Amino acid sequence: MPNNKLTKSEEDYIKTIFNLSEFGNKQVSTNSISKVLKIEPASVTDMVKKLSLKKLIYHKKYKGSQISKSGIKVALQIIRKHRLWEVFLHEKLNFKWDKIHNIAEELEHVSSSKLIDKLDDYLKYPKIDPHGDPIPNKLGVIESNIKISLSDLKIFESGIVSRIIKEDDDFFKLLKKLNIQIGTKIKVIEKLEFDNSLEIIIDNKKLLISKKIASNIKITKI
Amino acid sequence: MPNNKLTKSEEDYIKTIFNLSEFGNKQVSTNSISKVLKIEPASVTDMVKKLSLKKLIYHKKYKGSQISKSGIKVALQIIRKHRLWEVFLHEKLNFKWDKIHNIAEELEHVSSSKLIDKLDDYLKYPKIDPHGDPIPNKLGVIESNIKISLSDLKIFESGIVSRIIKEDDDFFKLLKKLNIQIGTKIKVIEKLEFDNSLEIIIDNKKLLISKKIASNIKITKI
DNA sequence: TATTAATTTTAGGCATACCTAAAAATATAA
DNA sequence: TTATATTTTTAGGTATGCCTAAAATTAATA
Repeated sequence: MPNNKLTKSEEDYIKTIFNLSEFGNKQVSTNSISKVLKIEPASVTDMVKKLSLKKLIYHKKYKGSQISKSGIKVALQIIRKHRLWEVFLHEKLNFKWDKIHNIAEELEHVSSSKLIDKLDDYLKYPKIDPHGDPIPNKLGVIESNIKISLSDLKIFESGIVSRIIKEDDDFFKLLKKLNIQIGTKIKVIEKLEFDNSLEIIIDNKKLLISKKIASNIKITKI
Repeated sequence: MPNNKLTKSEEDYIKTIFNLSEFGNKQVSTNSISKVLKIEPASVTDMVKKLSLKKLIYHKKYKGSQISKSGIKVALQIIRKHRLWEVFLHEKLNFKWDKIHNIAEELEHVSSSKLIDKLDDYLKYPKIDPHGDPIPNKLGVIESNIKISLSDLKIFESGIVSRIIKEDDDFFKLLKKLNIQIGTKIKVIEKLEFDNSLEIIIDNKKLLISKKIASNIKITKI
């Protein structure tokens, strides 16, 4: 159990390792952390050792890192903060949904847990953030909901966009151009053998999107 | 004009130097900064040199520091953030007024100025924070004749009596006996825990007045 | 399987922002 | 006005969190 307050850097690493680990199940490579955080692998090794000493992750030389129980607990609290602030920015301050991520990156490191609980109450305990991501509650519990990747949808099936996986400004812009956002209804009408692209219908208009784009969009089947 | 984003530490120093300088007029000693920030004088000297290079303050060896025009500008923006967050914490999240300061100390360092302008709008452009301190606007301008209740004045702050709320002969008589009238200068030197009475100074004479009396007197902070 | 490529770690450095101890400058008091 | 006290600065050191370059290990390929 982590007694000491973590630094902003440590929190960023824990969040990243958690996100890459698929709920703590996968080993995470030093290189993958390096790429996400845009920090050189050598520096990642340093930090990974430090987090290992604090028992937030397990790390074996050359074998990657695995997040621990207490690491997951920490990560979920950071994610909770991030997503609650996103709700606040979007709903109360009227920020567009594609502008909130970077500001929330800063706000998530404000330490007071009393603050975040009061914010949660003020926002009436939202279950998902403006990107459709679920918000862990005070205890770190995430309410499960059935979402699948758009790329896993079969031909002639439809769904509602419920979550954008890749949190990246460029990707957000691309989606905006394609008129895809949380809540958008999408129907798949063709899956191309050649490169696994999907032909989809949005607002009665046909368009083609790559497998990569589709796999970064989670939908709720309808 | 400061191009580069300042660190949290730099911001803390600038804010402190501004607060100690009485609106930029006074030289600020290294020791006084040291005491406020609880950082050793030697370390203060280091930082003061750095801020001097950035033209946020003027510093002459052994002679103290004076905040510059651009330093004042920076300080006012930090103070604006701090006080707007205090309003938010108090009014929206229902924090007690004595719990908000420490949280606002963290929030004031969140960089986005777009965020603070939207927050300002959301809070309907408040003029004072929950402690009665004036909030600089977007341009750093503090509205000078903000009237607050004498009971909201903080210890060691001063004001000029500008309005008597209770229009009642007995109350007027009482004020006359206390030598309080429109234009009287009052300084608060103590706030009693026990019954919220105020010890004040008028014409170099100390006297004690009840919370009820104080809350019926509006003053202009000086 | 041997060689090459990629990943990861070690080693040594750097900037920030702090520290202590001692020297320098200034202020105070006898 | 000299001695003492206080303030401020300099000099050298530390932890954090990053860096580059090179070495160690693991993975891929010929």
